[in-house]
Amino acid sequence: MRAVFMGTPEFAVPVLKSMASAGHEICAAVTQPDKPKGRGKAMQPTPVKECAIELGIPVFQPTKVREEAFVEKLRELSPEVIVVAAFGQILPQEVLDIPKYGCINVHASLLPRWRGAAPIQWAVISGDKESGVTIMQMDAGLDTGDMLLKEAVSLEEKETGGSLHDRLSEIGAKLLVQALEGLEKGTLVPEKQDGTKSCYAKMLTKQLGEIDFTRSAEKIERLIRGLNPWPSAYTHWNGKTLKIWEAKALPETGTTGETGEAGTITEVTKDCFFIQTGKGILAAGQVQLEGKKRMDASDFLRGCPLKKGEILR
RNA sequence: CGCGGGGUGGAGCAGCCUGGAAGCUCGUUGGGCUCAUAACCCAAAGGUCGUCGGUUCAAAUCCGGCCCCCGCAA
Repeated sequence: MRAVFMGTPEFAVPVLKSMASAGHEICAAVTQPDKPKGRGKAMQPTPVKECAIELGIPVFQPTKVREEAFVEKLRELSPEVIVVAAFGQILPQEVLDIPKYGCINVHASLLPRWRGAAPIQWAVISGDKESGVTIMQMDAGLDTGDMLLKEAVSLEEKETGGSLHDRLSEIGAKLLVQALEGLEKGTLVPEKQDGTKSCYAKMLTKQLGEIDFTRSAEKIERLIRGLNPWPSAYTHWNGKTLKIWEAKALPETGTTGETGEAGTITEVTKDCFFIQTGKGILAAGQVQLEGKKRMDASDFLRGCPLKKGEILR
């Protein structure tokens, strides 16, 4: 099928690849403009751009897709379908109307749950038992279109935002190809979303990773897993940022008052340290001090004089 | 030229400012103690101090270039 692909981050790359290898004619890849990134300030292409170039697909990077000049460009390409996967821009009705089959979106949640920008991480942070991918027919709302295909996965005990991202990305790639096939054959049955069951996944910010130790160890652990690898959860020690990449909640252990205020180091062993939370103890796994590499708590403790009774905040 | 931290035996760090025989915690190997041990005791192996060059009687330490890693910001 003649298609235009729209996507930006790593999540969208497998989708683009599987479309290409399924034999669809991808006449253009639309992605966000390059931005200065990293330590230098060097311009950085989006993952989708890099992939598209490898595949020999023309790349477009409009600042705003709704600009008339770009909309016109899309019309000229006359795609039969536009596939959108984590693109990062809202498509106006006039764009949705261009392709014969409309625009279909690969969304990393079981809609209507977790509409919005960061569905994967919020599923982990919230302790959802399952998540998945939904392919939907886009309409003017934010992730409100009719659902065409869906596949659920259950979350692992140690699931992270990163691990779920990778799994859902692959599933999305597979489902999308099925969806395109279904569109052509007309075998898909659109299903309306039950708006009363919806919720929104706010965009992730760095600040979200600031750990509040007065919350329960369980919730903190989920936050840590959900925000791994980005933007990561952190606290502070000795005036420096201390990222916590892995930690395990020990919910059966003490509550505040028994061993000290939230954030207190309750115990330091040879290869682990334990932190008091509002409910339960949190056992440190992988950590990373500002300027250093990430390392296991055991390695961290070998060179760092972290002591029982100190407080992380 | 965005700001900043760092590259020292296998791991994590100290030492650098105030040049002068490489240290700490742990790991590894051998031995000992013990009913036993991931605990304790004794011993050993293992390092071009990122790299190239400069200053000096002497450089991990001072000066300059380069490579690599990381935090912030974007």
